[in-house]
Amino acid sequence: MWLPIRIDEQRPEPLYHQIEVQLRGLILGGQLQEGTMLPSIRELAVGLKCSAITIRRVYQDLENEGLIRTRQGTGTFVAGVETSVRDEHRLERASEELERALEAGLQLHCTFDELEGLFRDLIRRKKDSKEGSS
Amino acid sequence: MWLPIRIDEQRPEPLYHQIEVQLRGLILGGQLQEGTMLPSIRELAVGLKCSAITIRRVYQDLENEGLIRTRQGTGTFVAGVETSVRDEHRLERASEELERALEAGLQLHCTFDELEGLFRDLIRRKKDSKEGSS
DNA sequence: TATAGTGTGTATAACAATATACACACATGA
DNA sequence: TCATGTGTGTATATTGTTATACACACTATA
Repeated sequence: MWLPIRIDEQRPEPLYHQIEVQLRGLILGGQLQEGTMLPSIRELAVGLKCSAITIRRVYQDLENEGLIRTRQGTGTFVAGVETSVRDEHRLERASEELERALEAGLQLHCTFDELEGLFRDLIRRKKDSKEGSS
Repeated sequence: MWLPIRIDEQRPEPLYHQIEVQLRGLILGGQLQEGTMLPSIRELAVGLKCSAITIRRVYQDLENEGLIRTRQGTGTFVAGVETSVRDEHRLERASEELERALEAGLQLHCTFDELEGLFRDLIRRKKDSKEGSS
C-alpha cells in the first residue's frame, strides 16, 4: 500500500506533524475508506525515509482522535467517519491554509490585488501542468 | 521600539523560526530602514513573551544572512539591503506561501474553483475588517 | 510449533527553549 | 582621568520535545 504523502526536510515543522496533517487529510478527505488497512509503521517509515517511531507516533495520535484503529500484531485500519465531519474538515482546513498564506503576504507588504493575482496565476499554472501530465 | 511580530504558540513550528520569518520580512519588506536600531534581545523577548536566548538566536541567524549587524555592548542594527533583493524576496516569499496553501487545498480534494472562491472571500472579509478598524 | 509479519516499550542522541551568570560598551559625574 | 552604573550582547547548564535504534510481545499462517 502506498500513500500520497510527502515530507519536506527543509520545513522547520516536525516530521510527525507533517505526516499527521496529510494522513488526516486523506482519511477525512475520503481517499481512504473505512476498514482500509494502512501500511505497517515500518513500511511507511521506509517509504517516507524516516524512523518507524515517528510513524508510530502519527498512528497513535490519529488513533486518539478516533480516525484509525490499531490492533497489535495485525495492523492499522481506517475507522469510520461521519460524512458531515469530513466535509466540515475539508473546507475548514483549506480556509486555514489560505488565510495563513494571506496573512504572510500582507505582512510582506503585498497588496490584496497582488495576492489575488499571484494566486490566480499559480492556479492557472497548476491546472496546465496537471492537464499536461495526465 | 516595537515590532509588529506575533507568535502563535499553537503552531508546531519552532518559535525562533516564526520570529525569524517575520523579522526578515520587515527588513526585506522595507519597513525597517538601514541603520535602524532593533530592540534589545531582552526587550523583544519580553514583548514576545519568550526567552532572550531565543531572540539572540534570531538575531544571530539574521546576522549570518547579512541582514543585521550586532555590536556587543551597543545594540543590533539593520544592515543595508539592495532594492532588487527586497522586491525579489517579497514576491518570492508570497508565492511560496500561496503555493503551499494551494497544495494543501488540492490534497484536501478541493477544486481549483473552490479554492479561488475561498481566497477571494477571505480577501474581501479581510479588506472589510481593515477598513472598519482604521 | 516455527516463522515471519505486525505493533509496543525502553534507552539514547539531537534539537529547542529556558534561566542564570558573565563580559563588553558607553554615558555620567567625581 | 577614572570609577561606576546601566544598558548591550555572550556563554554555560538544565529541562522538555523530537527523532532514532534496538529488543520485546502479540498475531496470523504454513
